[in-house]
Amino acid sequence: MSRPSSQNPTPGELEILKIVWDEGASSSRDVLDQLNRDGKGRAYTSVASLMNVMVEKNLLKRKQQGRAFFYSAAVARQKTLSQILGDLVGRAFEGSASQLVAHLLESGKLSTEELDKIGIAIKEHRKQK
Amino acid sequence: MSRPSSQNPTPGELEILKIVWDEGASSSRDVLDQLNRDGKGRAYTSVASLMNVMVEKNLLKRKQQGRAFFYSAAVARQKTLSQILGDLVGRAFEGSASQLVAHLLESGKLSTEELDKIGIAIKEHRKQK
DNA sequence: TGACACCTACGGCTAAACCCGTAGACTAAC
DNA sequence: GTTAGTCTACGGGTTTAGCCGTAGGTGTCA
Repeated sequence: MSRPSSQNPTPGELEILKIVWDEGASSSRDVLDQLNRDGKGRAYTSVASLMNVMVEKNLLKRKQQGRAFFYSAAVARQKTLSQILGDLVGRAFEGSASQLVAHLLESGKLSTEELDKIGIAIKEHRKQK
Repeated sequence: MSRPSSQNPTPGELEILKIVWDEGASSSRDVLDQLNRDGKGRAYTSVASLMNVMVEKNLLKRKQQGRAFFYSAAVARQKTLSQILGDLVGRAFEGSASQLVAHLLESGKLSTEELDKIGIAIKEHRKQK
């Protein structure tokens, strides 16, 4: 038997999604430039072919615009991220989000600023309930 | 060029790690039984060979005990989980743990009980500082 | 009209992640 | 002793992820 395909975007796909979420509709050239600005040295065709795979997977939509295709996200940022998160919670933390947060706290890698922000986020969320 | 190997345990590897973390030193038979108890229907040799790969990757250690090998974890649970978490924070949340928590809250999938637990965990953590 | 740049389509390549089966050795039980 | 069971070692098979190159079309500019 073979490996089943993952529901979630792969790391490489997520990188591209983040760019089109931030920048809106982009050509593969745009995405390549953005990636290379971040220090990765990919070839044009690598990015273009990955993006076409993503169209087939319904992660991106594309429209011809002049000579080139312009790609935009076919999945919402919020939904995608919480899907990834949910997957991790299920796989690694027995489905318990509080366990995940506890690990985050105990990892000792959080700045006090980050801790404050987390506290505020929770307080805000409580209010809305 | 090829895909670089991931630093973190794969989903399949994590499943096995969780078992040996919980159960301590186990034979591949033990692990198989545990997996199948959870509803997966793997073959003995699938598990055994995956576990041997994990020894090569230094995720597990093994000792002969009678006729069979007994495997135990070569990596700490806490460390591994926060590594996985850190990877996700970096890849998906711009390195901001508070952003991750915010997404968790907004996903709307948390029970009030979970929310309470998170609040308590944070309060506890604050005290220790 | 060339020279050049850019785009897409297509296919190839490596390695990882899984999944297993078979062979051979050994043990325990009848 | 023979049979049945269990274990390891080894290798094979499939799919996915990720990386590219080449071919061929088209536009631009001197």
